[in-house]
Amino acid sequence: MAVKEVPSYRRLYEKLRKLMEDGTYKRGDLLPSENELCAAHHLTRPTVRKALDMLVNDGFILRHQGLGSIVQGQPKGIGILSLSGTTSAIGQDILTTRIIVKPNIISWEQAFGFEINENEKSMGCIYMERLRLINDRPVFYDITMIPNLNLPRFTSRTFENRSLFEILRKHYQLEVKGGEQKIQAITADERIQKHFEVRKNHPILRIDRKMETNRMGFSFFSQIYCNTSDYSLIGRF
Amino acid sequence: MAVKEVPSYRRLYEKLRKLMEDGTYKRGDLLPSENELCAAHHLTRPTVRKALDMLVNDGFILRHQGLGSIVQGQPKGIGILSLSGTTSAIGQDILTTRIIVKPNIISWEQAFGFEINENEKSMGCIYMERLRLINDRPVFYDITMIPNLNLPRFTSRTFENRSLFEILRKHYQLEVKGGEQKIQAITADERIQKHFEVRKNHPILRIDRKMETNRMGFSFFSQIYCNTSDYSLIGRF
DNA sequence: CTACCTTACTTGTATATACAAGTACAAATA
DNA sequence: TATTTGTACTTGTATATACAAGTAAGGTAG
Repeated sequence: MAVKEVPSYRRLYEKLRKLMEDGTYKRGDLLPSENELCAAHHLTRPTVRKALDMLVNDGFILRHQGLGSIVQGQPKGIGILSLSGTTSAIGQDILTTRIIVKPNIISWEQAFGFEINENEKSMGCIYMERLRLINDRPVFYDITMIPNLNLPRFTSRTFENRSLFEILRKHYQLEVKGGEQKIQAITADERIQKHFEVRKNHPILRIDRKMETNRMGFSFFSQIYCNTSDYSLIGRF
Repeated sequence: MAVKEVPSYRRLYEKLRKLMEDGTYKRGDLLPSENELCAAHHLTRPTVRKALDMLVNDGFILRHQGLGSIVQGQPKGIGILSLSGTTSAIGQDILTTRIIVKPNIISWEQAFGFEINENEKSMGCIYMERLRLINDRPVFYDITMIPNLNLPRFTSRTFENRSLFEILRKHYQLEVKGGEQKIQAITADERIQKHFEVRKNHPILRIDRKMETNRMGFSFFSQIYCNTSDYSLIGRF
């Protein structure tokens, strides 16, 4: 299979993003001006601006006419939900993943309230459950359902340390571009009580998500339960 | 004060957006092609593409090379949170607002965990509490805190039926461009129990938000409590 | 009838260019 | 000294153009 060439505006986006994530550019810093970026990367202004526009959309920078591109702190998360501790900041904390139900193929029963089409229904569904822990305390419990359309060897892959998004992107050229979500506060039922080791009536955040990808008509679904008593979900909008 | 001219890509964006919102273009329809839009509005492709890019970012359309721009259903909400009933769809339902604490000027005590700078602190804070009801049942309870920087006559305005965002935009040229948020599931304390008429231990969604505006360095803060037992928060990401 | 190819149309990427408008700072002015 | 002006630099808007690449549909050869 031919490797799709990465467009140059995307390369610049990734480059600048990495520099901000690794702390080379800190919050409040100014990025090099558009003209400087043009010269440094042998690109023209529209191309550079496209990369910067993407960084604005993702919340990495703010731009001001006459001033420049101002580096922001936390970016807005696409897909991956960021966490912030009520006391400590995450980062030093140890994040682990425990597979509750290994990926296996079942038939579609539901998709958390989202519609699925006939094609997806006939192909079956890859089902998995994971528990994510911070410092050995469970914080996320999620159920993921993926239509079984041409994803060879998927069920035998390991999902321990690598993110699902990364595997889909690297091995199947599937990128999550956005989606739909429903958010609710609920009280823990028996199953959730067991997973999170909490008492009855403990408040839990529940998010149902439909993830849309770059492959036309290919979506997958996930239901996330989150114990927010020690960590809040944070993000930009 | 001179009225700022609206750029043409934004005019086109608003126009297309309106056509989708009022149902002229329905879910699954194709928008006119870029070249057709160019001809119809006397613009060039880069300008038209900018408007379409914005519609993609807001979740109104998906685009596919070789095919066209496909109209989507619900858009993603900036600032205003959309609701979806578990049984009925919202729309026929009656939405009302009840002012619990009228806008008044107090001193800053907190900003829901977000930082405020010295300038904002010295100017005082406009404080208000509102309750929003659907079919006479309370669903949202929110506290808003706005730095009192040059907002003449703000405390005497009415917030009954008009949205805060609309008033800020129309009268003070303040547009919310994005922000930061923290989401948690909590159980109702006494005050919330009273407002929502729910029992002890009822799960409530709590969102703390910092809203950033087009005026540099001007942000305001809001804390939203939401009873999600009948309505989920929905949105695109 | 089926499989392949061509063609016309679509969006994607990229360059080159021009002027408008906002910001910061230094120089000139009152 | 305090204020205004000018200037250089920044991002914002817009046009014109070219070619690449994906999609759908119709024609053609087998």
